[in-house]
Amino acid sequence: MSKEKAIINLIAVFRKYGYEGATLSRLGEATGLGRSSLYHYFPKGKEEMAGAVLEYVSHCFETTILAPLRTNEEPLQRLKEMCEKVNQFYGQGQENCLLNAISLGEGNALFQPLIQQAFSMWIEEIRQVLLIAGIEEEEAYNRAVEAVILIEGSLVLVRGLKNKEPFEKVISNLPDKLLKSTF
Amino acid sequence: MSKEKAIINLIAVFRKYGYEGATLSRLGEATGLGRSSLYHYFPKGKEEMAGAVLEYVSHCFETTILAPLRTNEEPLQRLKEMCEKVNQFYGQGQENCLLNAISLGEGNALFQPLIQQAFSMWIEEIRQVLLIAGIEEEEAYNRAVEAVILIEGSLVLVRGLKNKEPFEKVISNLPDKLLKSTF
DNA sequence: GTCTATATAGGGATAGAC
DNA sequence: GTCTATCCCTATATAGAC
Repeated sequence: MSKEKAIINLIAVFRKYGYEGATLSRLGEATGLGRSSLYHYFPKGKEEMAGAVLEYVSHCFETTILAPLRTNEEPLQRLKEMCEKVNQFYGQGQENCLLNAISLGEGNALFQPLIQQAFSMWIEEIRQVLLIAGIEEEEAYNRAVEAVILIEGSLVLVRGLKNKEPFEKVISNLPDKLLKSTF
Repeated sequence: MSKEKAIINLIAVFRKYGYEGATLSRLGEATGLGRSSLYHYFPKGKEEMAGAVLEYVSHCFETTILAPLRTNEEPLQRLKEMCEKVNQFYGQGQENCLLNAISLGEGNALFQPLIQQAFSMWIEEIRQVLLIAGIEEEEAYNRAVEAVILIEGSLVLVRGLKNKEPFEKVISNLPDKLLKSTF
């Protein structure tokens, strides 16, 4: 098994259990690897695994969710494309956000800079599209922040309510909502 | 120390670390109690502690955040009151949401019904106020859900960005936003 | 790369003295 | 109610054989 495949399998564990709940047993089970193999790929152990997972997810995010925001399409089209990718990325709302999960407890102290960067980039890329759409500076920033808030919040609620509806609604309304006229 | 005081001290640990990260060491440290004392109050151990914490927080929620929604004030006034209490409850955005933290990993399987009930009640109470304000059935529900989404999402973002602003903005805009005319 | 074995620490939990 | 002592298990991590 390649390191990349291992990382992909690790993601699900950190997403579901957070940093402290992601035990080596669970990580081994998810990858099908024994401890020795895990330590072969990640000599510094669990912390390195979490770091690799965060880095990998940030990269995925960049190339699948943020990339559509930088095309030459119309702003509305770009946002729709992003939402479709977000929908896939979070399994139609059924998968937790890794950044939320890993920013609890110890994980926060260890990875806050990476988490902050990921959120900041996401906000910034949305903001750029809104500026292109002719939305005024401050309003564009506020709306970009709200977009991320809505996605994160709806994922929390989906988990709490055991009901995908909040996420589905957020995703389907988001593009129009972000671009609607101020008046 | 009374059991209630113990519970209050336990809350912070589950909030910050989630269920799996809340070790007996941390729980003991936060309360100033040794293991024996913790087991004296909570014979079934950690699971009972988490359950007691959830129950206590739900009760607090009920009496401090939801109660203002059932007064005889104007709807706008009730929502403003709720937001003020929410602001206190989450330490101006600096404290995680217990429901979010505890619904990760094992905690989800153990406490999902309690978590679901807490979110449902919150949504329902906001919905009732919006109905009184003359907002139409479906729209009232959607807005109530969005209110909770915005609060939860902004708390996630505050933690990720190390910046209270998203929460502060959500709280200050929420009452007007919930009541604004559909046209 | 993966296995077995092992080291050390900390986890949750219990018993009995006071 | 709190303390000390102790139980067993799991956690993370390492070493060396293959």
